[in-house]
Amino acid sequence: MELFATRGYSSTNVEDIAAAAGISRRTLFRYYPNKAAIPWGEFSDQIAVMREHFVLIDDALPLRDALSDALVFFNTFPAAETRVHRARMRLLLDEPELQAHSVLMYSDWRAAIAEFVAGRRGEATIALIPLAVAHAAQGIAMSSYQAWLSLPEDEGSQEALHGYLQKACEILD
Amino acid sequence: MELFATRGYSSTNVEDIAAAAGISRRTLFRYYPNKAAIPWGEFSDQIAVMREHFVLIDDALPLRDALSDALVFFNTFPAAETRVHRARMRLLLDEPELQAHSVLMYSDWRAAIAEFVAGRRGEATIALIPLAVAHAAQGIAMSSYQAWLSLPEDEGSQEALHGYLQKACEILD
DNA sequence: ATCATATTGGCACCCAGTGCCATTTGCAAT
DNA sequence: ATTGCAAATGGCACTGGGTGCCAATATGAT
Repeated sequence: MELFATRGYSSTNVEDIAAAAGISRRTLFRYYPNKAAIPWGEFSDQIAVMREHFVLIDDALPLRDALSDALVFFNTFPAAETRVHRARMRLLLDEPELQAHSVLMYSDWRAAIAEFVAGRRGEATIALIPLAVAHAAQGIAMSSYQAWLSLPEDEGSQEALHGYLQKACEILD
Repeated sequence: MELFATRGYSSTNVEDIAAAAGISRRTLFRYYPNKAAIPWGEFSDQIAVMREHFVLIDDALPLRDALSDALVFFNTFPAAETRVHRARMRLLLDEPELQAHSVLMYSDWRAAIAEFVAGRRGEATIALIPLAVAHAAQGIAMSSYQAWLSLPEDEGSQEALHGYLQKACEILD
């Protein structure tokens, strides 16, 4: 992340990253499937946490509110990490190659959402509406982050992000 | 598209594509910014058509219905092209690298949607809700295609696709 | 026919990603 | 401590996408 922050993503090559990490290029590619996966970090591990959260949600809570809660929950982090988080997300949203990979990175995340929606509606996970809602949820997250990142650094609190997420969820029926 | 259909996307290299097109590798990259752009073809040209369509939409039509109409309109094509269109879309949705690039390819398309939504709401194009709706619209399109492509070939009529698009639009408020 | 201009192609290069294999490391069990 | 084995690592060579540079070729107006 330091290298990306100073030199930019595209002009930092994997060899330099490996050197900075004290490992060989070959070994780096055993831990990360590709360069784009590096700034995403432990993202995929977080998905299991979101799945656990879904189990606890009250069945009486309307779908839209349940999703709003899940999005807020998933995007909650220690306040001290706000700056780092913003830097990472800015990188992920600004760099075209990383933006492109987001759809793959969010794949399992969307599957978790689709599963929840499908459960609520008594449909298959790969049915039209669960898939569409999952995609929309990703869109809600991405546009909320875009709005959040355009805020000046000192106004970009976690609460502000949560506000955007809840607001954007209102586009759902 | 023939090469991709027979050998698959990833195991077709650009050199072979250039040779099949009767041009050099170097020249091919002057017409397409990258390999992924090749199967997308003239997609970006179609966006202007959608923009023109938005101008004609009745202001009294609720936003959701207007978007539904626009999606159906945008995904209308000569019936004779159905098979080819399905083959192309299957490629675009199945191949991870192409899936990843879809978010970049759809970028201008989403901008057109966001513009329309922003106009309706009297907001900026880059405001939260227009962006979120644009993202959601892309999700609606992609999941509709996924459902449509899982239909057996002889049931994959254009009307079926339109039905999915309209149905998926119901997730919007 | 001539000349300016745009298009093309060849070449060399950078970089991401991978298969293969030798080397090193970590960790038992004795 | 030593041996032995499996896992992790690193080096190397190779494939393939993408680009800068420059020479060669085509195009089209006069």
